[in-house]
Amino acid sequence: MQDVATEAGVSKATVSRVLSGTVHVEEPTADLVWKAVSSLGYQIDHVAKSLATGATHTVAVLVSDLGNPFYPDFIKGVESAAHSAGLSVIVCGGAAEVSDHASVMERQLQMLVSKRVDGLIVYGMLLSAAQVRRLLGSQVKVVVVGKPKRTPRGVRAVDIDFREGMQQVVAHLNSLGHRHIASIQLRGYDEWVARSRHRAFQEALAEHGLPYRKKWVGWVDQVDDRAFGREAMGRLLKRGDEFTAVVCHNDMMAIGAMQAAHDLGVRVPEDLSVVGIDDIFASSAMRPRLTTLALPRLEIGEIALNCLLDEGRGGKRAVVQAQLVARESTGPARRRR
Amino acid sequence: MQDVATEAGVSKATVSRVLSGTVHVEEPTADLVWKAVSSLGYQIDHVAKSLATGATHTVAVLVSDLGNPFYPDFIKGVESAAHSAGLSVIVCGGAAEVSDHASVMERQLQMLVSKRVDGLIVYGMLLSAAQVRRLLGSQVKVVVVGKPKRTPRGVRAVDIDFREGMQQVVAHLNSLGHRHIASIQLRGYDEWVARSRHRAFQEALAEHGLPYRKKWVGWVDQVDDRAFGREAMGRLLKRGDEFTAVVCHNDMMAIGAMQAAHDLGVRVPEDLSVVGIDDIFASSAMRPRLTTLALPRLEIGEIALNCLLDEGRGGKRAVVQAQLVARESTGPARRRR
DNA sequence: AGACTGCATGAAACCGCTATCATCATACCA
DNA sequence: TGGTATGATGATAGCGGTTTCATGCAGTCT
Repeated sequence: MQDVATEAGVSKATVSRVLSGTVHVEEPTADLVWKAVSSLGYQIDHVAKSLATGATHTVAVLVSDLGNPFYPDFIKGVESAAHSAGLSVIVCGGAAEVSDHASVMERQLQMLVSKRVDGLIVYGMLLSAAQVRRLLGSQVKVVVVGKPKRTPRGVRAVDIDFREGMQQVVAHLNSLGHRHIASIQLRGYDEWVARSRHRAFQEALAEHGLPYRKKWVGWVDQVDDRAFGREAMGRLLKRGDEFTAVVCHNDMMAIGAMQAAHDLGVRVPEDLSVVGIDDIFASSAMRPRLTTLALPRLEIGEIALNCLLDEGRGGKRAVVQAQLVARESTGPARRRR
Repeated sequence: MQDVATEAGVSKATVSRVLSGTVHVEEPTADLVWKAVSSLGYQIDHVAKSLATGATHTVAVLVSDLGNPFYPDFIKGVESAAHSAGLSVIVCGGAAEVSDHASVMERQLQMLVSKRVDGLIVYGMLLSAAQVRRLLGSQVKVVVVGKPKRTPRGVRAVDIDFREGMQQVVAHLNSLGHRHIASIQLRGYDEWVARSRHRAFQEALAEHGLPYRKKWVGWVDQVDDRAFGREAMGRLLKRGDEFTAVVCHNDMMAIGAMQAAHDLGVRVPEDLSVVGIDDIFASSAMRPRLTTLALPRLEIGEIALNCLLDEGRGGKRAVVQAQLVARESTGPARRRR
């Protein structure tokens, strides 16, 4: 920068002012600077700039597993919004398959804080309350996506309206004659995400006057790998209870469930209707095409980033709607066995 | 850091030495420092550290489109290797759908260089030769993945052995009686990636004494969206040429191709065998399950990152093998129409 | 015992930029 | 015309680390 200043015959400070555009600089002077910049091929050093200003123009996004196609789409949304705002995105794919993911998460978090990221977007509640508090103390802005209830003060949030969405799902199933609806639910790990879907499902059943039975829920411990959905569905099916439809925590689980059905000679949708959540791309590619509660994945990412950009002390909150996409995996109910 | 130094009764320099572990510090002194660090909850500031040392412990990975499930898996591999090495990963999803992606790419590159990333992993040749040269001049290490032939001096590369892989594909098809094999190829955009697959296909055909006909190739301009594959296949099918199998640039295209076949009442695999490349997760979830040339996606990412880590002036090169996975989308050849 | 070597530590310069404050010229006012 | 407000620019002190160089102490050799 000193070189540029010398070349242009001005001071380093003026060069800085021209480049950052924070303070007005006289036209002819600025021109001189720009010429010097381009003739020397100068590029500003963002590391130094960050040290001086405290802003890194970098945000991090934390997700549980890049292997679930939902997240890449979400990240894509974050990224495109970030790039238009001139930010870079650090991706942390979590450590879903690692045994002590808590400590891995903690290490990553420390790294991000000490790298001074401007903001953090977390899908689900991968962080403990204490971690969130620490972050807020270190002036890292935090956006949580998909968290059901109240977030700690100062945290921004993007909610997904599963209540409304599940209404659509259950209404759809109900109109097809399904009265006994099973589900595949997540437990442990990322409980907040799990519960919001689970509760919305229960409420939707209740509002339609349909029964919720504990023996009709198949539990999975891991949500981003369809093998778990397959197992859970297999157990449910073998127990032989008389449900005619199943709604799954997400599409990965639903795909696993359809595999299990196939394995056991249960036809979809003739014998069993299956619905998922997310509308990942595979859902419309498979046969039968999966009926699912579609989430605007890219949009959620964009909204999350814009939440981060919003000035103010945080506490902002946006809500996005889900939309049922009825395809071939759901059909008229029929008594099984 | 000054606080820690005061608390421990030593100088800032000593604290730095203890924390970075570069120089030996006497046991008792070091203990004092560690105690002070933990009692004050001190965390080092990586921005300042980077300014001083020149290393950011951050790498960037450039891909054309996060919407193609191949890339997230690849990135996941990069990431897991990066995290074990204590690095962060900045993801740039490219701008496949943007009209002037060249200028977008250029801007992103400038940003990355001026953020002083330690290294850059590029899938395919998204960069121009000039850009690569500039990067090498700015001491950013570069790894290119999937590039066929010679890379500029100093660039590290991970190659995928498509020649061997395509041999497997064509041998498989040949053994099923297919003699007339069409293909869906990519043109423009990322030409190097396109050509390596295209050429390997041609060579494999030649070695089996099978004909390569220009009218049997369906061209696509965009490779990460199955709609393109669907269109290309549609054109090929409507032209009614007598091929009995088609090998596609990647699985996304193959999935599109299968849709086109379905639309036109062409049965897979009875009337037409379809094979893809990549083995993305959807390929094994759909019906019929897609026969494909599987790439070790995570492994490729890990290898790419380790290439970056290798000391030396670059020019390293690793080769990974592809493996045919025969599933249901290929079957015995049968004369069509 | 005195000179020399080696090693742990402290002091200060420096990485490249921003931001504060001082300076100076110009414009405006009475 | 002198005094003051205004606005552009220059000089310089940080931002929070690392690293060079200087210092002083302990140990070794003759």
